[in-house]
Amino acid sequence: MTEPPGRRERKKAATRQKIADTALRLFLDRGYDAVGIRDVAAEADVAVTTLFSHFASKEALVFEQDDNFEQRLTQAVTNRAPHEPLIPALRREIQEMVRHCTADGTVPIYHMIDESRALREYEESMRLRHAESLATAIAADPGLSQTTTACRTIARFVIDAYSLAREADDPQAAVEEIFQMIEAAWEVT
Amino acid sequence: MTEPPGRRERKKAATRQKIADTALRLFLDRGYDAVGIRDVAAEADVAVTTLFSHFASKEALVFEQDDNFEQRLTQAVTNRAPHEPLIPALRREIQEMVRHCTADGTVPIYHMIDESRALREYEESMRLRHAESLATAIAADPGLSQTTTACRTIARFVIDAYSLAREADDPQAAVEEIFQMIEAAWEVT
DNA sequence: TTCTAAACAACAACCGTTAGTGTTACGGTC
DNA sequence: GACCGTAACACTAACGGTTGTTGTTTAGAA
Repeated sequence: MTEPPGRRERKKAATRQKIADTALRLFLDRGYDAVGIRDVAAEADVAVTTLFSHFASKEALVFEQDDNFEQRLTQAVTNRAPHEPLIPALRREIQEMVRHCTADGTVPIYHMIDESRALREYEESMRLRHAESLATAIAADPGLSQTTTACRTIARFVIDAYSLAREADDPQAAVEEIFQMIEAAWEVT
Repeated sequence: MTEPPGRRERKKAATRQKIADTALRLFLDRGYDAVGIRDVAAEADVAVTTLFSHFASKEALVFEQDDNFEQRLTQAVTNRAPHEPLIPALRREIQEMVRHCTADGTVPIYHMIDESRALREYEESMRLRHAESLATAIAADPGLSQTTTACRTIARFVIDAYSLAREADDPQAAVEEIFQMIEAAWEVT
């Protein structure tokens, strides 16, 4: 995975990386809203259309690595130990994610996200997609027999836990508190 | 409230109404994405800048009357009968709202919203604001003594209930099902 | 009446995004 | 090694939402 053959793909990946790095640097430097797409393209020495062939939108430049968020959640469901209850597995994963994005070094990025209205909305709509995937994964678990609505509800709640905890004074404690509520909600189904 | 003195304010309100009506008509007619701001302004016989002095964005044209959504939720909390439990009051209100937006005559608008990505995202970010207001209202209730996190969590869950139920096959039943989960979540706090 | 502030209009511009049109350079094939 | 298909990239120009600027009208207050 660290050795992709083919000069072409390496060049492509390099271009993509250069764009992402340049964008993040400029954004953190001057502020997300103060930096235009044309600025990023010029600084990365690519055409605007090239930039958009690598990233679907300006916001996507920021959430570049965050694509595994979705995977991690669904895998927390599908790859959990046999007979391990659902909610604790999800709680562990969310706890981990919250810890990561409140860790040193990552903070400035999330601070920038909270600053910009556009980024907050983009992240939220990303979360909705993640919730749908998670709901599907939960519904597909053969050991569970909840209704579709219940699965989708719990998935939403779990996603909520992440975003609420991130904004709380003590994120770790907030995750615990919210997951107690989620646990209770899950048990009545 | 139906008799605002001052010709000026009446004219202003009339202009605003005319813009909103024209916009909704064009949107339902040709589709939201197929109608541009300039089209709406021309058809309503106002300048583009005038339109934007009345509405903050294109999406806001669609959610014109929906501003009472927020009020209704907070009032369901603050104006409920003494000693009436919180969750059933909210359940009733959400049930009512879901019934309203799945009723004949209102359906086309919500259908249009579901069609457009921009509108869906806008509505979702509106919901986040509503959740914050609701959380504040819940936290302000002297009869309750939950933590801030718990209040914000429940508020989110209630908002989730609304959007999840609207997408369900049987919206009314979905509200009941989700609120059983919310009730359980609330009781552990 | 006269003054003031708000509503409104016209124009131009900015920004994110996309379409259209080529040009280059890599990868596989003979 | 010559050849071809294709994917990456560039350039221009535009579109649609939004904002700033500037100036004009008009309603209410003095």
